[in-house]
Amino acid sequence: MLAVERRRLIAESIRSRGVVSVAEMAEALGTTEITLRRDLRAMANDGLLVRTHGGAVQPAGLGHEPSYSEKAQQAAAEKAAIARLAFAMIRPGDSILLGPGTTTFALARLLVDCPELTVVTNSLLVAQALMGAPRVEVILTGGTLRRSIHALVGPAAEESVRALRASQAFISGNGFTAERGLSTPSPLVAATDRALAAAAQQIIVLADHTKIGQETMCQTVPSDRVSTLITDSGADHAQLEASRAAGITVRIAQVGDHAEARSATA
Amino acid sequence: MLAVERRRLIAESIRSRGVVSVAEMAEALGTTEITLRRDLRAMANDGLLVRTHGGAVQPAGLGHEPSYSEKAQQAAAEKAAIARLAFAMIRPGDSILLGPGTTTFALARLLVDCPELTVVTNSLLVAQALMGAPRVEVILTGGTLRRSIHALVGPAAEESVRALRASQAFISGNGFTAERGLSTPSPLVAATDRALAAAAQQIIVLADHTKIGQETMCQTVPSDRVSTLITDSGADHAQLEASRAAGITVRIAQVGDHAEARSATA
DNA sequence: TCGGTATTGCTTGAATATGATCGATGCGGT
DNA sequence: ACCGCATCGATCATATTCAAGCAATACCGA
Repeated sequence: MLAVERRRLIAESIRSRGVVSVAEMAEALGTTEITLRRDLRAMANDGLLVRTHGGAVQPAGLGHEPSYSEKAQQAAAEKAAIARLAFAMIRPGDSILLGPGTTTFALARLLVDCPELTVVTNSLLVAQALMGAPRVEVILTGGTLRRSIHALVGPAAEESVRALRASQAFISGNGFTAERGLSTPSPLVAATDRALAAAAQQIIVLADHTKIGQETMCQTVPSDRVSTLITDSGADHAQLEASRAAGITVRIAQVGDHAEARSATA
Repeated sequence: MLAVERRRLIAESIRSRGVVSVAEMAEALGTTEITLRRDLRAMANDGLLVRTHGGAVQPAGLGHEPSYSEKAQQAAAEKAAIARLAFAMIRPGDSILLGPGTTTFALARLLVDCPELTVVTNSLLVAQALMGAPRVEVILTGGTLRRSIHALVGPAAEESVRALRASQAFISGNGFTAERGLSTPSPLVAATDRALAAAAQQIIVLADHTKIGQETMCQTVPSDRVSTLITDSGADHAQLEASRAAGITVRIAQVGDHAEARSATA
């Protein structure tokens, strides 16, 4: 049994069933678990699968579409920690803007007990999260439904925020660098994000470490408009330093205090 | 059984049924309740579900409010039948308006397989239902979230439909009489319904028999603007005759024929 | 044949997951 | 309001899994 042969069978098995178990696979291939583990480690290194305890699963994005709820799992603990820091910046009586994204969604979930608050958003998920917050006034922008991010975009969305002013806008995106600021892959989404940003005095960017240093196609908010960047401790230090040098307040969320969050998604 | 496998099954179960029970799930997965509880706690931490005593439920954002869905079960079969009749009036390529309400929601669910359609709505439930309809373009009005009906109301909502024109508007309400037309208890909701009605050439009222003959505070659409009334066979005949006399096309939905009516709305 | 390299298997100590028990807390019924 | 019951959380004990280091074997070229 050659190594390549073994790995081909592993790949095949994982593609057809989604998961493989170390013990099961070792039995099937007539080899030991040690070898299997080594194979899995190598393949995980190549991005062909992701290790879990006792086996491995298909990497998100290969088998089936990375559904929104699955994507929400990535770095969930970090996002929750970031949301908690953002939450601390909000005062009762404020009017705030919330953009689309899983991190702003996490923030919205923290707002349910907040008294006297007005939230403007183009994210259906945020609106849903605040459905159970009777003391929070929720205003949705209009617009065309963009399914991939559960949000409203397009000219109608931009028009509907034009008449609004808010103290703070909490915005996320797909990438953030000190040079180019916040960016996102879609021009439509970017235009809407820009409109949200234009309606706020302060812009707070929520971006977990996986986004720091990434650049995507469309700039939404330039660095000099960003007031505060909230990220987590895994972020690239050079980028954070450069951001600070550009006059951005950088805040680092610590995951620690909420214990077992990681286990599910690591 | 790998941990990831288990959690995927839990997520799947909660997505399909809305709730899971600890004991039941432990039995089904062949594991103990302790482990299930740990899984649920971790998943709740990631926002994939919300813990309750004895189990867990879908997080706000994927399912629907229990209170609302309870109400939706009243006369569910009739509403589904009404929705089917309304569905038959829609042609591919149309642009239609859908107001809030459980009946229009039932109609929205029928539209998921409809090709080439543009739907304008102020109902979050309708938007949610059409999330899985990639060929339907969904435009939400803006506005303030009104939790009791899961819809957007207020001046912003009215403003955002002012620039739009649609061939048909499907509108529901709390009461309908031949004399006063459609009515609803809330002035805010009424104003928004009026705005929707004003943007359509044809107005189709969807009202199950419990609403026929009822009058509530605010008139939304006068009888002479109503083109078609779709109701079910339990409706008061005198009212229907008077409506016909007023020039309204009255259509009666028959419950029996479609076996799957119930399952669609459950 | 010999030496070198790669692959494989085993062992050990640590990390993780799972299961069991017990006291505490919540819920529902009367 | 009370009590009984199910559920929950915490702690400990056990089993599984993991990673790293070491030894053995197979393979390969000189």
